[in-house]
Amino acid sequence: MGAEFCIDLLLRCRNVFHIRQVHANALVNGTIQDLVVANKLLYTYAQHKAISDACSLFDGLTIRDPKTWSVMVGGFAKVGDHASCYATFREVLRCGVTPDNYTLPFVIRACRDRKDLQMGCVIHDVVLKHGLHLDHFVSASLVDMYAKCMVVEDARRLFERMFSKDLVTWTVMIGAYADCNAYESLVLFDRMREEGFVPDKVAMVTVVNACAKLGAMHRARFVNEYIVRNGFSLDVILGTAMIDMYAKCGSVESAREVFDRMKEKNVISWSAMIAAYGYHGRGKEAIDFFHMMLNCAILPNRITFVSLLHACSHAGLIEEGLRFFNSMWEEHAVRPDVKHYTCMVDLLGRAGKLDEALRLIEAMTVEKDERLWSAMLGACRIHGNMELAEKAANSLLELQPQNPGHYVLLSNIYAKAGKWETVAKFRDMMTRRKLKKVPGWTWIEVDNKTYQFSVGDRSHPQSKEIYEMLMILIKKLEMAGYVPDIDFVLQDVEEEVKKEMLYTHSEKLAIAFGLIGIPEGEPIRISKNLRVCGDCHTFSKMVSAIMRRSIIVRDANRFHHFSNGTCSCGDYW
DNA sequence: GTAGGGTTAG
Repeated sequence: MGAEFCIDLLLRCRNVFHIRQVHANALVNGTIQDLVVANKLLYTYAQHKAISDACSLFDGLTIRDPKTWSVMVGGFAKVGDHASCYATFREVLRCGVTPDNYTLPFVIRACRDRKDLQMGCVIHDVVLKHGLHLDHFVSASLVDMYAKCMVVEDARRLFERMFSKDLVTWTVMIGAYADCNAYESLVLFDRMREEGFVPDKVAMVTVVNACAKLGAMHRARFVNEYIVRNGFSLDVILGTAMIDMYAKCGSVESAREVFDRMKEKNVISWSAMIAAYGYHGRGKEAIDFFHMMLNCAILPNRITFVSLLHACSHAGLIEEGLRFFNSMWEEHAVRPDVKHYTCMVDLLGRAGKLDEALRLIEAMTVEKDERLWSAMLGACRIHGNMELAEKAANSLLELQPQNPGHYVLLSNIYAKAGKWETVAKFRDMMTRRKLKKVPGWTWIEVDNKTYQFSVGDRSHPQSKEIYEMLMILIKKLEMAGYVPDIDFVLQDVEEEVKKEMLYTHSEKLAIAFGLIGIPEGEPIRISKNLRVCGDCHTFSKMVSAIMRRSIIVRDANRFHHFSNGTCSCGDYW
């Protein structure tokens, strides 16, 4: 068997068994001595994720060239064995082999998958040292790595410096902004098309995802039209992304339409739809959907259960939630992890069953994280249980002493209880630890335009009218006998605390924006960024009562529909 | 032989 014939056979291998046969023949007739053959064998093993076969072949090789090394580095990255990927790359450097433009993207991909920015920067130095930053694939991988490590501006700088951008790099950059800022990803999508790039399906999925993250319904409809007009078929990934987009933009009906149109559906599509009902407080429908899914012989996974439990929690379906939680391991072989416990703490906590929630936390054997304690703290806040709030808060600060958000939340809880000395203590602690809360920001869609703003913002051309309207609104609220919590809090606090508390005004601003240009009968739609400090719920309820307008608030992926002072989403606060 | 896509907990 000659080398050429051997390579031809490898090209036609359909499984690991076939590759092993070719490998055995190559050993018998000595073709394995040909490095081209050995490399091709290694590569084929790696393609089939047969990394242990690749390893034993690699270990037995007496000669290796740069390609041999790159295939191994890539093979480890492909199967997610990042430690071996790093180790092999270090070996490359140690042996004095010059890393090439094939090897580097693999190592950079490993850094990306581990979100290992530190290692990513080290590799970037290696890239520069060897002058490989001009290589298209290397630089595209670096952009992606920086983006996924959440240092988007670094990714952007690199992206802007690239000589030739292609569809892939544009897509990476659009996706990068989808995770952090907001409208920039859609701006980039427009710019990409202006520069003559025709988006493919992967690019469209990325844009759909960006609309979902932004909750931008106007853009969502546009993107949907674009997809239809350009004849993109609704495969399982694009379809699922669109379900999620419509759900997060506030229309569970449109999400369901997409779901019904999809020919192929898998556990991810079903879970996305269950989550969609959950955000919207439609717990019963989420449960019905879960049963439909089981009837279609689709096996639920961890995420399905997170979505389902969240749906129960959000709709106050306590019995059902407990039943699903208890059945997940016994009936569906899905072991509860910290996320499922967090849902349960939220479910029990909101219902006032704080002791039960605490017992659950104490009994759990999986590692506790800050979001679990945040759920507990949130429940304590609703029910005014200071004793348990302190316990939750201490665990929270122990886990994340550097997170300014926790200090702010805590001082707000103490402020509400009138414990000003403790408020001051936490403020001092923040100052001493040099922690500063990043101001929150909010956005809103009015008449198909999007406005983004933060506290004290005067960038809007109608800013003067908005502030006037805001004052009228506050006066109306006062006259109607409503005193927003924040104003009560502001009475006796120090200047610095007052400043922090004023973040909540962004919510008032959102409402003021909403009052301009929305036709009668149309709901006022507010998307609220997760990081905005404060609670928009009380305020929205009051405004909807006074203005006799319905309001939809999106708050951390939950939707709250208010009408005449009542929150109809089923959530109870 | 190298790069980009979907679901989840406060």
